[in-house]
Amino acid sequence: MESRCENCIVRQFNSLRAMNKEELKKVSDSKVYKTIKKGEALFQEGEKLDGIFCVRDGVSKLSKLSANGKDQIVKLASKGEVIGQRSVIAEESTNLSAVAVNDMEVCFIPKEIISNTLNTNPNFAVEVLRHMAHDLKEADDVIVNMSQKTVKQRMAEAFLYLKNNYGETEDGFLTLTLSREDYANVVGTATESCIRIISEFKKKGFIKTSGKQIGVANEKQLQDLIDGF
Amino acid sequence: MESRCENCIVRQFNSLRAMNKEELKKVSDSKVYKTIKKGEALFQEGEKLDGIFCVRDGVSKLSKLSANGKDQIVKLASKGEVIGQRSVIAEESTNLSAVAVNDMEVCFIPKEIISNTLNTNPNFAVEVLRHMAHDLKEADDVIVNMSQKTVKQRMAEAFLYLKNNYGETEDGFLTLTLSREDYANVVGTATESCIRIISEFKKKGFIKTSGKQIGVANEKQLQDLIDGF
DNA sequence: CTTAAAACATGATATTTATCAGGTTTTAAT
DNA sequence: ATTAAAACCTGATAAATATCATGTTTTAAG
Repeated sequence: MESRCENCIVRQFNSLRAMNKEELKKVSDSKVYKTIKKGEALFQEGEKLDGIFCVRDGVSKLSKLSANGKDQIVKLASKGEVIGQRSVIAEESTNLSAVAVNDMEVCFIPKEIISNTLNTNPNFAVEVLRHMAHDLKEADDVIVNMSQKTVKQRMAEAFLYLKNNYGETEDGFLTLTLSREDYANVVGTATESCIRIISEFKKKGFIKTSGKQIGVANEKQLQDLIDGF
Repeated sequence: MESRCENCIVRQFNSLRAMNKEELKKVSDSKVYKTIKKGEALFQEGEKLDGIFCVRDGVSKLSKLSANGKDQIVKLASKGEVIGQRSVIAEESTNLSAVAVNDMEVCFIPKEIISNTLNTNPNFAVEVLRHMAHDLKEADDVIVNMSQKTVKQRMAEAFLYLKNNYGETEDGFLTLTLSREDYANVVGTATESCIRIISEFKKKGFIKTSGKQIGVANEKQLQDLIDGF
């Protein structure tokens, strides 16, 4: 485990790279390294956060509970991403829960350092702003997908998204394994409907499965389905 | 028409209030006042923006065209709000179109002033960041609503949202009048379904209508419907 | 004032999706 | 190794929603 933020490779992917040496040293001195087991929560919807989490390894699902008791997964955050900055910046309690999809390693960074740096280092503020702008665009896209695409199309998108963003194993299965329920919560459908579509896609040869594992078997046909053919 | 930004009341509601006198003077000297007629576009999805728009009067719908040819309205922006900052900050072309819902007055502010100020005035950057964080939270809420609530619930929410954010006339109709098609594009449904629900709500006494105009007749019953009773 | 276009409206029907109910398989703890 | 719980799966059915067809009303242009 590399313990100095200054040398941490993960940082290259997120807004912390806009910090200067001095600022990074402060972060490094006050950060807390944590491991989180699969299924455990980094935080729950409604909590006040005392800082942000920088993901070193593993994946977290960010979700919001709806009135009918279902969880909607709004985003998956993985290596190099920062979780909780929206809430810290707006000085509000979080609107989302963060739960580990697999075992995680994260660094907790106290919010004082973040807000101090925001207020004094414009480069950092602009860098964070860029990331937030990107997240906002992605959220807009999700809104449009949710309202205009069918469940089958959203399932197909989910498989391609996971393939492109998390890769596949040498035997062609998606590296990131989600439960059927998680898939349902990502695309916003009932677990049974999700399972049915997985069965259908498998029968049609779009995907292959082996227990929990799912692999993309025919990317073009999945893409055609997304495009409405 | 008040022509100096320093005195513009609209500014009090958006991130421009974090600018100092000197910065505001620059904005004031380079801004361009524009009127946009109902139905005209401020910009189209995919365009590169040379600046941002500060809304002085009127309302704009921000929407994204989906593959099947339908428009999804992602947000309504009105007096005091700033449009286009996401795109300018990320230095990307816009992901949304902005079309006037009614006659508008806006000030166009060139992007150079915005980015210069972002890079030199941390107060301004943090203020913009706060607004963006707020927008992101709202977008998350929309995602959850889209996937977990029924069309009827979303329609009911739309009426209450318009009442709370734009008010009503003395005879109890919503101040902001949207076409049935716009309502459909806000809640993400077919125009026919939208019209049917309006008829049903009217029959049940939840709302009243008079031509295009719609008024909330029974707020509690609408809220009960949203809450799942 | 006339008239074409757009917006509004409603019925009939098809499609999509959720729900309920009942299974089997897998996982993890004793 | 046994067993309870969780995850997975499928059928039957109901509910929600979209689509198509068609007619009426409103709006805006000439």
